[in-house]
Amino acid sequence: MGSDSTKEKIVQAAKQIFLRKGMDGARMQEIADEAGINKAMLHYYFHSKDQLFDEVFYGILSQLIPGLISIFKSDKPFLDKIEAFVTEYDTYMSRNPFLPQFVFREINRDPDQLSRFMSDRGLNFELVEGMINREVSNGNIRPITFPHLFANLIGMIVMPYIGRPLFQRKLFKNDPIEYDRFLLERRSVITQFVKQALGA
Amino acid sequence: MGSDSTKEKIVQAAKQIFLRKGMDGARMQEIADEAGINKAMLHYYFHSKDQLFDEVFYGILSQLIPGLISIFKSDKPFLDKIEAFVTEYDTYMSRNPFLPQFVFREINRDPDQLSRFMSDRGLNFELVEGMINREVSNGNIRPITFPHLFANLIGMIVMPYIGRPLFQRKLFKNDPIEYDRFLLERRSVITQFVKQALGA
DNA sequence: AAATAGTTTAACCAAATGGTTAACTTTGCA
DNA sequence: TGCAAAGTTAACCATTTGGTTAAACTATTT
Repeated sequence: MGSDSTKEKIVQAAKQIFLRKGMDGARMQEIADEAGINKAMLHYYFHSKDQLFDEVFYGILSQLIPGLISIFKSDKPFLDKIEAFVTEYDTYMSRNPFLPQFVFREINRDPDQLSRFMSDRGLNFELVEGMINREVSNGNIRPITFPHLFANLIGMIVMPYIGRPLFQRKLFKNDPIEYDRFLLERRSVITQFVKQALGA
Repeated sequence: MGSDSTKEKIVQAAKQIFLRKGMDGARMQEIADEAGINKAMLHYYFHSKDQLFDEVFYGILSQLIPGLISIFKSDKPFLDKIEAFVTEYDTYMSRNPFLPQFVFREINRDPDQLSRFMSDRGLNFELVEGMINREVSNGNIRPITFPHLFANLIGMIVMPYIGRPLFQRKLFKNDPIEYDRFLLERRSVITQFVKQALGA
């Protein structure tokens, strides 16, 4: 049975195409071509485009989110956790450069489904939120609420990936090597930036 | 001649739909419905979907970008410029909440065109870049390159808009009023965050 | 008022798209 | 070996989509 292999080929191909074009922009034929199979096979293994998409999308999230949350469950000092978070997230992005744009696009397309997915898996932020509030009341970091710190962090990490096509052209003379160097630099730049902002 | 009014109705309707759904997700019929006119009128005033899209997209950018750059041409102290930039940008976003997601989606769809558009209009960052380098060499702010500071700023400003559907649900119990309050807070939070990070 | 140019509409079209069908091939196993 | 199930394919289908057309309507000009 080539079944397992074919199904896997489909998932991989769908990942490529969906990541680059999003749900709306992707074509089933394109996915089939990328996988090197007949289009009917897509519907043999997955009922519909929607189901295939969900499989891919939530497969990616299931892989990404738990790793990020687990960082905050370690017993490192708080600022080291931030450093680990930045590095881990950024490493993942560098291997999946289209992911942020993809995730945010779909966040806006069907937010309820995503929200439900996270709730179902017990993925919430209360643990991290409490941790930050404690750091603030202990006077270890300057006052800031969790949503603000979270938005700041994610924003800084994600922006150079989402904006890459423009940033690379306008700020790095469209030199991809220079831009990759820039991306790598950001791990320490962001960490330093946050540490200083939090007065640590 | 209802011409001018009809054309304007089309542009406004197209703006709404394109902002929410992007180029791929938008339907010409939907735009016609939103404008309350016959679909053929879209092609009467604009040759194609692509041309209509470009008109809308670059109309928005033409309005947004110059205002942002002019802030840095004023003679305020540098950190006040940052504050003004954050406030101005954020005010614009609050009036056009779908804009960031939209812009970044299209940045990825056709980067060359956007890059050319900016070049044609002389919209480049050299002025601001020089300004920041000068601040650093004068020792007024901690060392940081322009691309890093730019990515940090834009990321922090834009993130809560791009991620709103999820953030509001997961961090604010899906209460839109609380989220709007959060968005407003961010202007000062970001400004403070940056000032402290830059050691000012 | 007649001719003309600009505006609007309903009906239509070809291409693309997600999805189905029925026949054919391969595989696992009694 | 033979047969049932799984896997695969080409051809097909209904709907959607961007776009066109020709006729009708409206305003302007003379």
